[in-house]
Amino acid sequence: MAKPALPTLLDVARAAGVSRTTASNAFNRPDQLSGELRAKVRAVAQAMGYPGPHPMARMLRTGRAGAIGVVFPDELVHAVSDPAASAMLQGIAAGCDAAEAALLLLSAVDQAAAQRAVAQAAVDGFIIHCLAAERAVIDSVLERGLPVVTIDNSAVVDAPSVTIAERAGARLAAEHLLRLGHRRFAILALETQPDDYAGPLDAARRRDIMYLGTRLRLEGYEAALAAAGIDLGSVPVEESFCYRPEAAMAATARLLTGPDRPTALLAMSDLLALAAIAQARLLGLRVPDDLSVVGFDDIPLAGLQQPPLTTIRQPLVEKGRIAAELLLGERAKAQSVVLPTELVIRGTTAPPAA
Amino acid sequence: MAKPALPTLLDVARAAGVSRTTASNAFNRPDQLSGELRAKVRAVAQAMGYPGPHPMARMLRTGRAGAIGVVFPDELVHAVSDPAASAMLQGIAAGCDAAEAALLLLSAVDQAAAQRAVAQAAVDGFIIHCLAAERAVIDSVLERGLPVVTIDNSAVVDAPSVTIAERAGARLAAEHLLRLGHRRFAILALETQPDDYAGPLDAARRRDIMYLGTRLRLEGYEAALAAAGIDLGSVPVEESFCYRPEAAMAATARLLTGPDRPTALLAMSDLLALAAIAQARLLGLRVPDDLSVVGFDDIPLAGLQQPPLTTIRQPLVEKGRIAAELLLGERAKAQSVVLPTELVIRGTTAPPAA
DNA sequence: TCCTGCATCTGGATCGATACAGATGACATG
DNA sequence: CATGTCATCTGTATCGATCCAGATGCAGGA
Repeated sequence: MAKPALPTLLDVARAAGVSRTTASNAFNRPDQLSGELRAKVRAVAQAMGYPGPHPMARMLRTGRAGAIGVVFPDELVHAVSDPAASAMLQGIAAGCDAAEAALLLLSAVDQAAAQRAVAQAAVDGFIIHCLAAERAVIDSVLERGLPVVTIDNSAVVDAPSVTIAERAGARLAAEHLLRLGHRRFAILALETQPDDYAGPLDAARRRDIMYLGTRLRLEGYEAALAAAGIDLGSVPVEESFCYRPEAAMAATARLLTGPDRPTALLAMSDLLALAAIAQARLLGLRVPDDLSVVGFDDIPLAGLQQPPLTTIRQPLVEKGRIAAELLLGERAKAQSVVLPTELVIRGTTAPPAA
Repeated sequence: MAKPALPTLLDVARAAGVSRTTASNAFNRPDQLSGELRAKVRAVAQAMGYPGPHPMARMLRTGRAGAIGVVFPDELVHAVSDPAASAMLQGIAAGCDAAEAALLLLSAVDQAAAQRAVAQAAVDGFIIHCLAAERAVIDSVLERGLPVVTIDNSAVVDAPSVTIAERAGARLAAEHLLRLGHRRFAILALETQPDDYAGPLDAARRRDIMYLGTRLRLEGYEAALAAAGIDLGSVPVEESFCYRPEAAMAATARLLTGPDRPTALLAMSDLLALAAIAQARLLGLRVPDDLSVVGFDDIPLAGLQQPPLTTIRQPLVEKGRIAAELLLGERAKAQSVVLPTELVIRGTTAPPAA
């Protein structure tokens, strides 16, 4: 059963007794031929099993791919399982839908493979999400010479970017806890480098934080604490990742079992916060009575927890949508868009126990 | 600042003083030319800002797109935010990585747009996930004449499929609760039709359940209950969707507030189960003391809940990976693969209160 | 009658690459 | 010295469509 070669537009044209151009117009420009002829051509095409104009041929000729590529730092695995990343992806998808573009997902976990994938992608532009360390992949993207928009990563490439008020958001979180009267803090940080390290954030690691979001949130927390006269030396910082809850739980355990247990925990993401709360419970601590926790992101799950999570909201979906619109030219070009963050007070924060 | 036309392979060849073919080989077939010449050509290309072989032209010539399309029923929004769907997507991504293929996401929510997108997609094959109602989209996919694999939906198209032992899994869930001594049950069902209905599953809706998974899980539950002598007339069934927790919570409220409150709840997905547990708590019920709950899927979140969720595990990631492998021919062709389901007993089930 | 405008249809050039068969020269072999 | 082999490089045909300029026929106006 050899697969019979699919008919082409030329075959259709011949069978219908018209020119190639007319057959093409029957599919793409109804106004260029009479309704009757159009109907006839399409009927002939249908009867022959013509699958419609060949996408690759059309792309080559028109120069438009009708798709955009989204490059993620981690494995796609995490891209889709992290609610914050997936909310952003939703936004990108929404922006694409509006422009009738498809979405090509590319992961940068294996840099060599990613570079090949980027070079081969049939797209009209790229969105780069949160890459910093994967310089080679970024360069591959730039080499394509296509439009690029970055998300959460304004510094890396000279291209329009969409970011959020990271530092201001982090400040809000810390200030909220300070207002409640807390004085003993701990910080549960996101990754600083792509090396799968989990543990205390020492001076060396603190010096080169590759992920901008991590750096800015930390700065925001510490600025607020310092302004309130808290000795930063007394604030332990543990680094872990949000896609491995066990790591975050272990980090939380380290933060909560020393002497002078903190009464307030600043978590750089909601997933970290949730893992931390789970760990706190295991240690017999009540949230928020014994420990207040503030997350970051406001993922959909955050409000459904028991108790619901106090957190810093960032417009995740919006972020993706705006990036797509910037890329697809549906929005006036701006060199960069900064979206606001906002404190959402729910049930995981309270004044410290007396 | 008119965009300068990007150089082509021909330009590179001329600049390097070689033929087009040799220039092409410098990029694709290192063994076809001397190392020196290859280095020289690539250096010239680099210097000219040549972005590498044009993907669309290459695709047209080679007939390979290096990507597969995944068609989802709902908005991409749900595809990526539903942990079960995203785990499956992970699997697909893993299978693609292995074959160096990219992933094109297509949503079928607007059927006309989806048909256009399918017709235009530069892919080597399609994975259809869980489509049933969107017949027009399925037909568009089939018209492309490309390889197709379906997931969770063996009946719809004559193509290789990957499914799980839905009915057997559902039986396990019900039998587990029966063994614990429960006699008063309620069922929280997934959607039966793509009409956004939430409410009791009446006879009419029960008659045409379009989503196969929903149908089979219901059959499994009821078969086990009937076999244990439970009067199915006494088992209320509420339909809702997993991507809208409020709906599932409202449905749970209806199930739990009548007379003869059930002591055991069979939820067709983990997200439904989590929403149900949240609602039960709001009603002042303790889980598992006052109400036992069994989910379905075993999403990563399930084990991290407090208490951790008893559920039916299905190999979500595996499912996606196998589908990708079937499609990409990395696995011997089989007409269909059925994956096992398994009961995972955690903390949300217990004997009914005396 | 001739010209103009409009709707409809056609032919050739083109997008940018790869496949394939064949040319070239160096070198070893009988 | 003729021949065969090998590595290296070239030229042409081709993938399947769209673009663009022009051909055709017909109706209406001067």
